[in-house]
Formats: sequence, C-alpha cells, structure tokens
Amino acid sequence: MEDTKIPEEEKAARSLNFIEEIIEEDIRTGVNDGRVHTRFPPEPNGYLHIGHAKSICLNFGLGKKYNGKTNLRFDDTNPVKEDVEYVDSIMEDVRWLGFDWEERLFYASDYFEQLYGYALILIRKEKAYVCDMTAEEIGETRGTPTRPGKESIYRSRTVDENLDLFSRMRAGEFPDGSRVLRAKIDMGSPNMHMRDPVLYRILHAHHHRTGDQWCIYPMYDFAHGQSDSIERITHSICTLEFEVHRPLYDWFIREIGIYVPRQIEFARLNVTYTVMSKRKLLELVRDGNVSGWDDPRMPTICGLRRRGFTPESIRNFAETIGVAKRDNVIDVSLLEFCVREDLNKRANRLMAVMNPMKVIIDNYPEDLVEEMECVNNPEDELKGKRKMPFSKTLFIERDDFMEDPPNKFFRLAPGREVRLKAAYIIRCERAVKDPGTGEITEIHCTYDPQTRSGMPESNRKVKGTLHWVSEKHAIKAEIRLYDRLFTKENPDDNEEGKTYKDYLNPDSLKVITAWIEPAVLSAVIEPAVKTAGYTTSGSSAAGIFDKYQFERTGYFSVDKDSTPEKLVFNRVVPLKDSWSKVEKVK
RNA sequence: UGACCCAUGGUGUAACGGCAGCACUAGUGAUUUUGGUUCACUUAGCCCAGGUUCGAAUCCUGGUGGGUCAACCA
Repeated sequence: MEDTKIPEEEKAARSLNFIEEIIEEDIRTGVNDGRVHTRFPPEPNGYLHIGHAKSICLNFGLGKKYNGKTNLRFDDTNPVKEDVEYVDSIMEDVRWLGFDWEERLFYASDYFEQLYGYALILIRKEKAYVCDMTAEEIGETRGTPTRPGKESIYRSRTVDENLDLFSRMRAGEFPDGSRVLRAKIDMGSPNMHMRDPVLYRILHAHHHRTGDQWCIYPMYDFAHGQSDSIERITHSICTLEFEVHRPLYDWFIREIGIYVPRQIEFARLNVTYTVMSKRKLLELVRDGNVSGWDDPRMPTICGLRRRGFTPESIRNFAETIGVAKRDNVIDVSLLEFCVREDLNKRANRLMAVMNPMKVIIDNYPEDLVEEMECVNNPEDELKGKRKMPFSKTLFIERDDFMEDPPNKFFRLAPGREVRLKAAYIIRCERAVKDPGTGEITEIHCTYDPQTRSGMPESNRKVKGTLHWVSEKHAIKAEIRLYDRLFTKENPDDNEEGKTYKDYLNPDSLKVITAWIEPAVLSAVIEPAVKTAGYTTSGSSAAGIFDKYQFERTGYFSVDKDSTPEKLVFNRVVPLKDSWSKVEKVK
C-alpha cells in the first residue's frame, strides 16, 4: 500500500501551474543562470484588493519557492492619480499578508533619468519622434482594430529636430498636451499598441516623489518593461489584459538593447457577489455605500483584515484557486471555507447570545453562582480552560426555543430536555407570555443537579446542546453582522439599464447587541481596550483584530471601534449551519 | 467583422499520447457536551466536427462559444 501511495504523492507535488512550468523549464535550460526574480508592481492610486492578493502571493510565492527574490515596485508614472496615502497602505497590506521585499523597495520614478536616456537611444535610431498632433488627432489617426491607422505628418522629422524638441519638452518650454514623444513602429499593425504608441507626455504636475523635477512623464508601456529590465526581473508576471502589450514590451527591450525579462500573463481573480474594479470600489466608498476602503464588506485587503480574515486564510485561498489563463469566477464560499478552516483551529470559543430569551431555573438556589469550566478550543488542548458563571437566571437564543416544534428540532420546547453546554441538563416546564402581545417573555425550567458537566449523570443522552450566559454576569457588546455586499452572483452582469449598484444587498450589515460571557472582558478588554492607541495595522494593538468563535454562531473579530465602554465585534463568517437548511426545506 | 488569448463536473484546478483526479459547493450517513469540527459515501465533467495514432482531454485542421485590444491611464 505504501509503495503505491508514494508515487501518487510525488505526482501531486509535481503538479505545477503553467508559470511554474515555464520557470522550471528556464531553470533546466539555464536561462538567466537559473536565477528567479519577480516583482509586484502596483500603481499607488488606490487600495489593494483580494485580486492583488492573488498576484502578491503568486509573485512572492514564486520568489520563495525558487530561492529567488521579489521586489516591490511602485509603478508611479502618472503623478495626477497617485499619492503617498496609497503607497503607505499598499506596503502595509503586503507586509500584513506576510511578505517581505527586504531592501528591494523601488519606484518606476527612480528610473526617470534612465528612461529618458532610453528615449534618446530610440530617437537616434530613428525609432521615435516628437509628434505635435493633439490627443484627438492621434486618436483619430490611430484607426480601429479592423482598420489601419494613418502615419503622423511629424513622423519624418530629423533626428536632430527630434532631439531638440524632446529636450525642450523636458525643459518645460511647451504646455501640457502640446506634444508627445512617439515610437515609430507600424501604423498598419493589427495590434493597436504597435501603432506608434505614445512614450512621453507633457504633464506639469507635482509628483509624490520627484516633486517638480519633471514635466514629462513616461507612459506605462515605456516604463514597465524597462523597469523590469533595470531590476533584472526574470519573470514579469501580469494579468491577461497586458497580453496584447507584450509585443511592444519586447520591442522596447530589443530596440534599446538591454537585459531581457520575460512577461507572462495570467487570468485575474473574480469572486462571486462582489466587484473588483478600482473604479467601482472607489465609487462605493465615495457614494457612501460602504463606510470606507476598510469597510468589512469590501473585497479590499484592509476590508478583509478588518472583517477578521487572517493572512494565512488569504494565502491559502490564493494557493487553492490556482493560476491559469482562462477567465474564472471563484465562489465566495471558498474564501469563507478558507477562513473557517483557519479560525476553527486558532480561535478560542466564547458563549454569546445574540437574541436573548430569559430562562429561569426554578429549582436553582436564588443567590448561588457556580463556576463552570469550559474548554477554550476543542481543536487545541494547549489553549486551556476558563470559568463561566452559572446562576438562576440565564439567557439563551430565542431561536433555541419553540413552543410547538417540528420533529427535527433538537432544542428546547415544553417538556423537553436539553443540555446547557458545560453546565447542566435542564427541562422546560412552561413558557410565560405577554398577555397583550402573546410574545414569550421568559421560560421556566428545572435543572438536574446530577448532570453537571463532568458528573457521571451528565453523560445522559440529550438531543441538543445550547449555549447560554448568566444574565447578571453577561457583558453587552455591539455586534456587526455582515453579509455579502451584493445580491447577485455577478453584479457586473446587469440587465436592461441597471448597474451593479442596483444589486447592492440592503441587508449586508445588521447591527445588534449581544450578551457575552464575562470571560470576554479579560480576553478582550484587558489587552485591547486598555492598550493605548488603536491602529489598523493589525500588529501593534493587541486585542483589536482578535478572533473568537462564538459557540454555535460564527467567528467574530474585535473591531477597531471598540472602546473601554463598548466592545464592537465584526462577524467574520457564520458557522456552517445544517439546521437552517433543514428549516428551509419545509 | 482585424489581431491575440482561452475552452475539463455547479465553481476552481490537475493530467505532459496510456483507467479523467483533487478542492469548494450540494446531498446522504457516522461520530460529536457547538445542528461546528472530523470521517465515510453519493450526484456531477473532457465545447462541437473531422483528422493523425494501436490508443487523444492532450497533437493537427475547421467550426462554435467566451475574453482582450481603438487614454497623452496602469
């Protein structure tokens, strides 16, 4: 049996994604002397989202796997859209995900002078020229995907004239939009990107790093590949929409005559019930549909962090979804699975009642308080135990009682027995109703003193086990119950005249007050709320971001809005609930 | 009606010309002091048509379907 199993495992271990295959082939054939060097190249014009996380895990993961390096490089060639606010948040997010670029933090703007030199090379080779057409004219003469473009009348300028004009562009002699530097390639190319693309535009704008040093800025195509080359990147991994740019990427490298990196494209991530485009995410923030970039309903990394996702769960998610070239939409339930899987083994349990129903134990002494011992985490003995006060008046969930229950209902009902977890078996004697509304106000039960947890009698078979809190000991806390932001699997797939906003889920946030066992105070208040200064960094403020499983309910994370007076929890994800399915069937 | 890319259960991803596997989801059952976890099982797949081959998910050709590209954005 063993010898059939081993090859199977080896086979599985050898199962590579197409990028790893390319890399291993390159290593095998000695390309770049077997060196592997990747980079993650965000533009600092927005917050990172789960799609970027896929790219981060991919790039840094490859660097690690093949004993190589991974750079963080900000693609900051458009000063009008970029800002240090984004630079900072991006670095925080990458670090939080667990990756380290070491001393290799770079900016495309570091290379502006070098890039300018490369442009000069192309001009001298008669491969680039200054064009005086307006943006509109350039657009009109570019043609369409099915129709070739027309050559610019400035295409035939002499090298000297181009050199002169380009240096004067740099010197600031011309207003924005008056001239550009263009590559001289092929206006008839079936690939639009090869139709004399713009290399430099005039932009009298303040840059977050170079200040007012420059008034001409390179375009993405002219900056990205060359930056890769300068950094000796071996495998430049980007998303599919850049596939059509690759001939241009290669053209620049070849014509300038510099180190040759290789661009490889993969399919970007999509997730059900959310949107991923920076524009739409920005709109949601700007229009107040969410509270900010880090709203726990957002697919942003800071949103997921605040929601209570762990870096491990996101890394595992990225690993599980794989990498390929076909378009894909990942079921959000896989993300939820990944965080449950992680939190199940690390989150301590606590009892919390979300929707309280008063239970009075009629035969329990009036003022007695017993300390019940609870296991903190059944998956991890090392997490130890805690004490929980038990008294005559308790709260259980309203949902855990039914006056006239169906067959499959395993919880409390008149005449039925149920176990209070870590405490006693109780029996429901009667329910008291408000004579006016008919609403049940309290339930009277009796307990069996011989069934305290640990006693021999406690092993008696009962159908259900409930969580509970002692009324006078419970701590009130605000709980934010989050659900998916959209009601539609693909909000971008909108019918007649609707937009993605028409599918916003009105119930994506419900705020309630819950009653939590007092252990939550020592667990949370002490380290968290008493710690001065909360930050969103996730590392500096112990307590904030701490995660618990509220028994039978879900996983919850301490929100940064918590104060010494009021605890706030975010629901990361509910527990799987096979009872709700049974209920739905009927 | 151009160029390029893609096509395997509901979703995602394997297979390197030799029995289509894994994960999520869904369903069934067992265990359980969480209707959680864990465990077992079930349903369900190679876009179509030709060709090459002893043998095709895999190679070739042609369809079909989907995606990308016409910012002085990245």
